[in-house]
Amino acid sequence: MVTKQFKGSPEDADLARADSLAREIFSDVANKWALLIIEFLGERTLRFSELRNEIEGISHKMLTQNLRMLERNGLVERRVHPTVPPRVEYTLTEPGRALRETIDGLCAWTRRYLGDIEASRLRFDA
Amino acid sequence: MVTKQFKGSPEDADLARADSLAREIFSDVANKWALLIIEFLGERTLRFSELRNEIEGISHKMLTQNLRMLERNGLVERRVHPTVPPRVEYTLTEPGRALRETIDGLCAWTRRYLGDIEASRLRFDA
DNA sequence: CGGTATCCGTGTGGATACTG
DNA sequence: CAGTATCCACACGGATACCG
Repeated sequence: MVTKQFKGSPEDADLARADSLAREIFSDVANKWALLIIEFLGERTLRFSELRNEIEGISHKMLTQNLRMLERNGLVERRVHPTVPPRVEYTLTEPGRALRETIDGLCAWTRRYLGDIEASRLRFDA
Repeated sequence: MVTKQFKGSPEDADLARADSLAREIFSDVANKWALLIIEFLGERTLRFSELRNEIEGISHKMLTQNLRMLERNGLVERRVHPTVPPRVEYTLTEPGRALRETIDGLCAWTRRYLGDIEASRLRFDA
């Protein structure tokens, strides 16, 4: 487990550090918008406005904010073309593409169990 | 893609419904606490208080709230033993265990790219 | 012990407006 | 077009208290 806890023993200090970092990354990545951005980018390169249009319901603010975060973590690459009007393109990096594969798994899971989940909800709500 | 958008054409109505449901499930599941609960449950059966102790930093409220949500979606099973004091145990269902496998992928990804991400952050913050 | 309800601060995210 | 800043509502989540 990434998120295992390490008690105070000195030799585990760096492991504890790695763990808290892992938690941080986990929190960054395990959020709706970040996952959707990565999923939509896929193998393509998209402009800011294209992402904005494709990801239904995302606000200007959330898009920039999450893109910045993903860039900081090295999951997307941001390329600025110095033209007027400006043109900014986003592409997944290698780590980003690797992450995308696990997200694909999540999407496949959702499709696979869609019916079961809907049924379970109806049962529960009664 | 789960989250593909369907324009108004009538024959796509049910696909659009399935898609909006998929989004909903995606939002439920793509959140820090839900993912951590599922990961910690693993193959084990745990009591409420055990989960509370193992998942560092989760509040009583968040735990119940997320467990209720996961139960509603049929991802965990809740068993109540009518004793005093009460004993409530949680176990992953089959869909829950399937989901856990994709989350394992996410954890593995985090471990794999921990160093790269840390390096990227340092570069970015300068 | 586990669950629910209430209170309440704050962080998140939308809308808007302005810059390069 | 893309990004930043400001304002502000409201939903989220923590603390606390009480019930079965």
